[in-house]
Amino acid sequence: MSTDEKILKVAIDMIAKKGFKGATTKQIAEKAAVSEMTLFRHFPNKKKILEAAIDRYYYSFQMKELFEHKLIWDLEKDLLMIAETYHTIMKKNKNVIKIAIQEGHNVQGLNEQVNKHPRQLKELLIKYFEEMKKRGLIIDDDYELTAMNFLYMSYGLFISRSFVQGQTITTLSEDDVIKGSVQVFINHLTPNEVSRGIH
Amino acid sequence: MSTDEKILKVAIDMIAKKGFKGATTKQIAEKAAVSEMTLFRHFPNKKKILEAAIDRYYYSFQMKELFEHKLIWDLEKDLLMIAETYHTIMKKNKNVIKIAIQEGHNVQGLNEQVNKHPRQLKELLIKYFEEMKKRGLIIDDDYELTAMNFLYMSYGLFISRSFVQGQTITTLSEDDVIKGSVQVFINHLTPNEVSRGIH
DNA sequence: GGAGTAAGTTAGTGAGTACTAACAAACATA
DNA sequence: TATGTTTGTTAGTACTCACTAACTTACTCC
Repeated sequence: MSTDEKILKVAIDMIAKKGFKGATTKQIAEKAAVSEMTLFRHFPNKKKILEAAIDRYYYSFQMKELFEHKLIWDLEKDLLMIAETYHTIMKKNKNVIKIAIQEGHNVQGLNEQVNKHPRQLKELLIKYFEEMKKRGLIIDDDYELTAMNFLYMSYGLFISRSFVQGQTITTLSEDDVIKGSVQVFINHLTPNEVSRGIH
Repeated sequence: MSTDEKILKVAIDMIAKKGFKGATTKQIAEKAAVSEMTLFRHFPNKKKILEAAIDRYYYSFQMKELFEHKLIWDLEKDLLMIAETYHTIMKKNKNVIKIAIQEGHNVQGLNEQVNKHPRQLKELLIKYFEEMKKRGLIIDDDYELTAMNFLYMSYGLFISRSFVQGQTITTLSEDDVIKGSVQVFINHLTPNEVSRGIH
């Protein structure tokens, strides 16, 4: 791992954990096993370290391409796949998302950046629902509303598991909760007893 | 407003916004319109200010008492009322919740404190569902799972609206989203077409 | 009016923090 | 061997921050 990368890796972790002010350049250098001087030789100042770290550790995905060939028009399997993909993306970007929550107003464009995935996902879900409707596989509904609720549900789970420590609220596993959430939406979107009695 | 209260009010707002390190005693004093000296005459140190502020501005509720006489065993109305109450509580405690997310590990017992409401609400929901089942008004289900998903949905909505700034993801109003989320769970929990066709 | 209390003012201390200057050591490459 | 590049070390600067000491001012209650 190059010196740059060592520094950025430690920086993103530490800033996510302690905040921008709380993570000192001395500590970052120490934990990255370089001298503080080296750190400032690689980056002009602390702020630029954060910006470079976000740049390096924010993984961007194009939902459309990501899902294009994976949707099989089976509500349960598709929603499950979407939810799981959502969590994979969010976890990859966990540190940047945490930083956006606590430092968003201090970093130009960070909030916009972090909102891109949810927005894309919302659009994808709406289009997916519309197509499913066309195929007669789900009922008519306010798809934006349903998409948002699906997202909020996933988001709540993600935040709760990632950022709220201490005694947990439930012992249910993440996988079980995701599966459960998908079931809720299946029952909501599926006409009559087609899906009833499964659980 | 007493001097103590002026200080604590500004402190909780500013620490929630800028983090513990980011909010300086000088700024707090300034915004509270007292001298910094006065601030230290009222509180021995900065940490104690935060602790006192949390103490003062964390509103604790007993779910059981809160809901005892309000439940009318109509799934839609009850869930709506529960969701709305949830949001009212969370908003009241918004600052403390934000601080818990970013400073939880630095304040003894804060995470536990903040988790109390969700845990209580989970238990309440489970009991509510069980009673509704007894009355033959909802189907059999994994009620803990359903309760958690209802909570995660509400939590996601709350966090998204409260802490994530920047261009919004949807233009739907909070009320509409809440109503929508309740509909999702009604369709999930209600046997067959009883509730179908409403929306 | 006098005593007690809360607040302001000013000046300062000591510690930490971002960041720099200057020089030396290690290493790779030609 | 010579040279350029990267890193470490040491010492230091300028600044901010939490927190204090000492004195003064304003207000209240008797």
